[in-house]
Amino acid sequence: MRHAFAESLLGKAPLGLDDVLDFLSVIWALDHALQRSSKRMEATMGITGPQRLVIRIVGRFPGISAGHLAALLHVHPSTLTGILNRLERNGWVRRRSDPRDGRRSLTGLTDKGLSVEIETEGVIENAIRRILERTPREKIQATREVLESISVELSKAWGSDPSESAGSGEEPA
Amino acid sequence: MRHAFAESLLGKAPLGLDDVLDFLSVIWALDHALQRSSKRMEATMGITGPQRLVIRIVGRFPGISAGHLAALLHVHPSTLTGILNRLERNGWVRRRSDPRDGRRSLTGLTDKGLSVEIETEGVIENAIRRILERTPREKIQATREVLESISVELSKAWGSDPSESAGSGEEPA
DNA sequence: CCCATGTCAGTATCACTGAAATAA
DNA sequence: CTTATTTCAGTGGTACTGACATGG
Repeated sequence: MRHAFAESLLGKAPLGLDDVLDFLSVIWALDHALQRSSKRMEATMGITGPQRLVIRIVGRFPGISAGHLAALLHVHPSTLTGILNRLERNGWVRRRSDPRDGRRSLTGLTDKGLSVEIETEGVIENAIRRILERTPREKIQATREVLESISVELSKAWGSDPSESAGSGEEPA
Repeated sequence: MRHAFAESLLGKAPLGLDDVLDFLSVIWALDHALQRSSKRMEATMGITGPQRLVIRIVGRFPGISAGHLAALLHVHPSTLTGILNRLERNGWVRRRSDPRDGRRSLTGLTDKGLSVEIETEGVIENAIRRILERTPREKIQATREVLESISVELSKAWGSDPSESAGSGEEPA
């Protein structure tokens, strides 16, 4: 349970790497693994991890607005613009403006995007599924709680989410 | 406990978002929180999360080689080159070539880099510390195991780590 | 006029691939 | 000559800030 990265280098547990740094390296390792998988997905199936998540969410909430999407993903609206541009350019989604509020941009899946919704799972989703299948519920629950705590703690340091908008009562669907 | 992102939008638990997608969103949320913190650190203290992690590791293993560092971080050597270039440009680390093996580049901290080592904790480290302090050991342990499983599972899909090198017996210190 | 929504321009890090330079 | 180590060039995605256009 200790000093994972030092062990991988020296093959033994050395020095007094404190627990914070040790746990931190586990988290960054996960982060790197995610980035790598995302990059690989882009090369093999033409879609990144975040892009696929957006497609899945749009599948659940057809016609969702950009602001709502940004809030769900906890990203800045301008970041979402970039992601949606790439998704639209490659034909996964289609945007139109809200007839009832011209400022809003509503996003829906194209046929190509729908096919992804149904189709075989993405690499990352498969990995998660395998983990969930073989791990006791309590353990997953504990993990979820810790991860959410970390996210909250990280966000608390400076203001809240990057997207402080889209708070209206309008349901996306 | 379920459908975290849908709840945040609608204020109630709707639809049948499957567990995989739900857990996935928790993981991406953590990822985003990390990226955001890293960005913020860059603005306020002139150093990103990964950069700080590199400084901490170099602090533990003075004179570590680039290959070893890349292996510890699970990144491609060329990725590390970029990180080290930025660290060196801003005066955190210094590189010199190994007198015993001219191919190797050894990295050490400058005085400025050492000060970070001692000095107050980075934002991310503080967040982790607070979580570790208030969470039972078993729960942290469970989290660590699950996270490591995910990293392994993600890496298994395609070959192993990006850095398949630096495997020699030479200790970095 | 003021606020909300979304996009655009500009900038930076990270991460890769593939090629090249240098040394063992 | 072959292999190992690292860097470099080029590409692309994510994420921000700050400005802007447009609509309510």
